[in-house]
Amino acid sequence: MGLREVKRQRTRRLIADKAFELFGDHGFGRTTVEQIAAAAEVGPSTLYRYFPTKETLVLEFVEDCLVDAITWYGEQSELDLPAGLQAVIERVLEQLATNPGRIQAVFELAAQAGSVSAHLNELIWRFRIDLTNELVRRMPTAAPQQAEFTAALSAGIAMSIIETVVRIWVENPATVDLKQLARAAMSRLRDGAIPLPEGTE
Amino acid sequence: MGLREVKRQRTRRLIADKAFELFGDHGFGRTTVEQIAAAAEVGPSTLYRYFPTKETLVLEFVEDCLVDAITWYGEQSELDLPAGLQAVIERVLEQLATNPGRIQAVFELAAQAGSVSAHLNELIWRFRIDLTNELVRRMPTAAPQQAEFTAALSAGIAMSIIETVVRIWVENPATVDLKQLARAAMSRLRDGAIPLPEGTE
DNA sequence: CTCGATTCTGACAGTGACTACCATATGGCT
DNA sequence: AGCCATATGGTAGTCACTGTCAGAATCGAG
Repeated sequence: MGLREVKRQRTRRLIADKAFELFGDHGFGRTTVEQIAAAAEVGPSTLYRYFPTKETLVLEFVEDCLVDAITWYGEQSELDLPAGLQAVIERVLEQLATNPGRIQAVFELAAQAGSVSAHLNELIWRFRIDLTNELVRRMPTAAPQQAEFTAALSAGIAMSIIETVVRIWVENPATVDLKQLARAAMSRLRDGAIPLPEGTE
Repeated sequence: MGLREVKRQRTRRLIADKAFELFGDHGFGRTTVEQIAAAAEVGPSTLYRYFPTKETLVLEFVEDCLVDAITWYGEQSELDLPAGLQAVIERVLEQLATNPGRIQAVFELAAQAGSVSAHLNELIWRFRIDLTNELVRRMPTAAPQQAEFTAALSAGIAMSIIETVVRIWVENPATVDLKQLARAAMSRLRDGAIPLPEGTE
């Protein structure tokens, strides 16, 4: 990695950090991109070259966590479906726990700015698609139509667990442990302690 | 309802219809709000009074469906949780099936415009919160902390079913029946035919 | 029907996110 | 040192969206 790349990373990080600082001080809506660029001592054009939208500034870390988890899962081949699902869930949570402050901040910003929330939900949705595809890849090819359907539901449930656990954790960060919470969710789901739709014909 | 209200409804509908027409012809991104206003023969200010954002033009119908379902569920008191979940799911699908063309168009636009997709996911997320609250309201007050957790998971699963079913239906609208698909999803979930995360401690 | 109050409308001016483009500057390589 | 590729910052422009305001349409009361 040459000097060029080093500088790139430094600038990128500087911009994101300044952004969070300003967003934290004045709110997402009351901070302009120009202000962020000025604080990071770059031109607005440069900022846009690194972060295509204002929301990306906030959400890049979350996206990285999700991408990492999917990539990682794609490389695991010995896990069966249930074990794999548990593993991905925990991988995502581990990645997020890497920087709890950021996550906290992200959810605060999502609560105050609709567009951030919307883009966050979009990210989550894309992760769900990726996970679905990954699951399909691991399913018996006998029933292709069935597979996609089943995989989509499994992925949806996995995503629900992650979201629920994270949101609860965000609300009282000190008192709960992410992974522990997730395991509780999973085992209660398996025990039938979670009400499911009836499904009568 | 006076003449005023009648006119309001007419204008509102006219704007939305023209919007879909233009979006369909030229795409979401290549249609400006001014063009829509002009096509509906109103000033841009008027358009914004009816629809706060460009995305609202596309998503209002979906939002109405979801709001209707939640409101309806809020009025049902005799259903237990599993039956209630099934009922809400089916209510949403019924509402959507009211206007299949619109749904089709909405998903096409969501596929081509990131912001539409983001706002759609945001809508879905808000529905999930409402459903969670409604479920909590119906749960024994003995374990309040547990209740929110359980409800969030149930709501997440219900939402997953709706999303999965609708997306599959959008891809091949002719061949499948929405409600039938949903019932299949539900019963397979209950039968344990859907892989769940392992949940070992 | 008329008048006064209320609400709806369209125009204008302005902000800010984002794009396209270009001249300049900087790091990488021979 | 000198050439090439890339990174940067500035300018000009588009478009979504906001706030304000005067005038028009609607409604309700007398």
